[in-house]
Amino acid sequence: MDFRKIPNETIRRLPIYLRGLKLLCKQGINNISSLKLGEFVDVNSWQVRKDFSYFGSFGTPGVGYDVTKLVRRISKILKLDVVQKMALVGLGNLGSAIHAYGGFSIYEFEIAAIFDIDPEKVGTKNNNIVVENVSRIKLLKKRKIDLSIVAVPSSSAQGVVDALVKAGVKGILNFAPCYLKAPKKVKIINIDIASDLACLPYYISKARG
Amino acid sequence: MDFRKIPNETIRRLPIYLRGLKLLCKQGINNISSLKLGEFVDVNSWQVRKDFSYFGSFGTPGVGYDVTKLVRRISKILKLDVVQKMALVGLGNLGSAIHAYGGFSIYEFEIAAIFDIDPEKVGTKNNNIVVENVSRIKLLKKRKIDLSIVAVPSSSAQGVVDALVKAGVKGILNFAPCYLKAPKKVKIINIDIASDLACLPYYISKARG
DNA sequence: TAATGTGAATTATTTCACAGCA
DNA sequence: TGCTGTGAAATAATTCACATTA
Repeated sequence: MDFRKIPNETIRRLPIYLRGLKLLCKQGINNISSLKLGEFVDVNSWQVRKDFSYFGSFGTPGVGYDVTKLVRRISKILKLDVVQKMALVGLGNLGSAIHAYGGFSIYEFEIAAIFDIDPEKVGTKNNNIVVENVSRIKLLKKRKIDLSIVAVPSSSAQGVVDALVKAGVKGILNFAPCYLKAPKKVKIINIDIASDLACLPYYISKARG
Repeated sequence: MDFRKIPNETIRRLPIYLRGLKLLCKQGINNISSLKLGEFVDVNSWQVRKDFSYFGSFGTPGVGYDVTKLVRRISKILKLDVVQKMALVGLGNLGSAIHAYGGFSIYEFEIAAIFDIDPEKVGTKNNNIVVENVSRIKLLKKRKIDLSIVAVPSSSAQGVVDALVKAGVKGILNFAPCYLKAPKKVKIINIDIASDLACLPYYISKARG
């Protein structure tokens, strides 16, 4: 066990391991070595072992890791051992795609509320969830939802974040391509699709020349 | 000027600077200091200067940076000074959202081809682009398109990537939450929405306790 | 004077190599 | 014997501090 600060990069890899392990579990694989798991998710075996070592001893020397046990331990570390309710703000193209996206369920996330500003959308049902006006974001505290996905245009993103912060939201996954101010206690993770894409031509020109 | 290897993180920040600078340009701001630019995009001023220094001298001591000049230089570094044509594979929820997303245009990207496997979609027009069957991916080489966005389910992602690689595609932005094999010369950037989200509960529990 | 550009110091992360255990 | 767990070494990235320049 290692009580030094846990690297951010290690945290970022834990969900990758978790997904891989859940898949292996479904395939009926009960035991796996760091080498095999690493191959499965494209991480070096020593990186896998080092990552796990920050949280204690997970495996058995000479044998490997018990897949089910590992799933449980990583889920616990990431607080994904209980269903995490989220609010989705913005039901445009991207918001709708996110709502329809099935990839969140393996981590026990559940979209429990949807907000939009468009009166045409407010009141309609989507996957059994009634779309609410953004003015109702302030009620999130009472509903014990402290995670939110922001899928609104850049121009309205800061306003939405301010409302979410006021409503006691502690974690935000932001898709708007802009910097958002929030108190330090609120964790914002930005997904900036266009900027990620914008790196590609640089790398492929390197490969060519 | 510094001929050491340019950090990956520097490359990842260049599109952020570029977007900020283009916005400032529109606001009629012609000159900016590393401090102000940094505040605008949430990067430290010394980080801004260090990032630029890898590519030479961009500014004027005591004065700052010429915004237009900087836009041109960063665009050139990232190879975004010419329109980059892309193919989009997968016109499901996410693919449609990506197609409708306006955020790519500031970087001069253009979706020039769309592929799907669904016969209902093939042949329909989307934003003036006719959806083609995935079997036609192999023709991309002739059409000089060497960038692609993959927005298909994990189960078909590797097959699509294999086809793209065969067609001479050099860069891929992948949304499928899985590891994809490809030759080293092909650059794959993965956007793993669910895994990014899966880190949030860990961080917010830290903030609480 | 006000800001850039950059070596040097610090911090973070990855990689290695191997002791130790089942 | 085979694989884990982990200090130590190597590498990468960030931060600092300041000489330099318009």
